[in-house]
Amino acid sequence: MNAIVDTRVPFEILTALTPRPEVANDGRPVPLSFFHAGSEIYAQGEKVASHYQIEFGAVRIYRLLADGRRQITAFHLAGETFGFEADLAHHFFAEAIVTTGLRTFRPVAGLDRSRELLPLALRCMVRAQEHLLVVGRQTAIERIAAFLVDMAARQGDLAQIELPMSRQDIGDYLGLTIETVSRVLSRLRDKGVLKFHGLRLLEIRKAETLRSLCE
Amino acid sequence: MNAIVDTRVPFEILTALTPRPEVANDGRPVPLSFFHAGSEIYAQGEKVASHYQIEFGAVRIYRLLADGRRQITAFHLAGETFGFEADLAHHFFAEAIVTTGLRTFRPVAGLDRSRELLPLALRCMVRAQEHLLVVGRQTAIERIAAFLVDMAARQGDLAQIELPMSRQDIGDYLGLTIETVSRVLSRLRDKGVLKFHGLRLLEIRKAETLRSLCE
DNA sequence: CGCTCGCTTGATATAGCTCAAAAGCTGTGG
DNA sequence: CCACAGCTTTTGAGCTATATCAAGCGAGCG
Repeated sequence: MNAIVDTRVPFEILTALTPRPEVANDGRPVPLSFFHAGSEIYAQGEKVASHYQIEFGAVRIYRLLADGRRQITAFHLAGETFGFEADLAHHFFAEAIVTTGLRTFRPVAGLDRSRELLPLALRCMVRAQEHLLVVGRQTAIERIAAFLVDMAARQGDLAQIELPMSRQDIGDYLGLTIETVSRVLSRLRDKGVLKFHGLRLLEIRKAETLRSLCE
Repeated sequence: MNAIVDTRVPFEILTALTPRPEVANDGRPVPLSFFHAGSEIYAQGEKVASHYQIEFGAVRIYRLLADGRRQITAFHLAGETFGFEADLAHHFFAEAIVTTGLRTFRPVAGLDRSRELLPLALRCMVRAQEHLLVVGRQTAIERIAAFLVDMAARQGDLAQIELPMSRQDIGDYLGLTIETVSRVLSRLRDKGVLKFHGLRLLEIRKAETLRSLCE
């Protein structure tokens, strides 16, 4: 884990973005650390020390095959918790997608967090298993639609949504190539379902059409 | 949930197959129920009442799309625990694959099982996320190899393994059609990697080859 | 202004799907 | 014990969605 204070983000902005509690249940202060876009939070095989809550930014969780094929198993956005995925050692990599601030919850000897963690773990498990249906049984356009509907829901179901991740990330999340992702997005734009305001900001103009594509 | 005492299996056999404890931690007896092949254990949307431990038999957990496409998210074998996947309502269906006996653990008011369930939930979550890599990024032959290696490992890494599920089930687990599953298995047989002793019993003759296919 | 890097678009290839038919199993009844 | 029906599985032939390969394009940066 290599936290870095991101010098590109002014300190006033970082501190302004800190609405969540700064102490854990046991009264200890929870350290906040910053990560550059692309920097590693933890690696596969690392011994688990902590779990993390995202203060701002976005994180990708992924696995690799020997030849470099990558599967992103989850994206996590501001307010979400991740990193409790293992018994002793992580099975996945976690990286910041954009400049990200994390609160790190270290395990405290003698304090059992099972009760708070179980619902998070269950949510996460259900999410992964639902995603399995998307990747295993849906077409390219259905996968993209499901992804956009999910991202919109997690951003309060506003018409404008932000996609902090690259096309490659989206492809690796949905089990598609970058070209297919791009073609499907263009097709949805041409049909008037989406409108792009730059690459990472998009407007959903026909939410109903999109939703109907997920079945 | 519609448990049925399977009249095809003599009672002496059923009772002989009961090595696991018959009382829960809180001292209550844990009821054992039997399910026919194909019968439903719980359905999507049902309110969660219990979790289950498999005494003998096998179970499939799955989701459906509106048009009938199915994704099996997990198979569970004898000795394994399942059914704790939800907050209030199940997100999936569970069915017996073959005649199956289950111990049902009902929640006991005032007794918090988080501590025992958390590791199970985490294992299950990691399993689902690892399966995502298989389905999202591996070829048909790699998926089948990964599946067989996993089944072998769960059956004590013996050369002989049993596949209680149909080809259709395997396809729906791996995101493949039944024809592709069949063709790949035939190809592995022709290469001398596998040998079939009937449809559901197979011998792994070149475990190393199989393992190398998973990368 | 011109490079770079991520994205888009186009042309072609192919893994796996679909449709079709044959071949095994399993159970039933004569 | 055999024959037949209703399955599941295997095999074959052709098709298609998506991958791959190959240019262009455009926004951000030095």
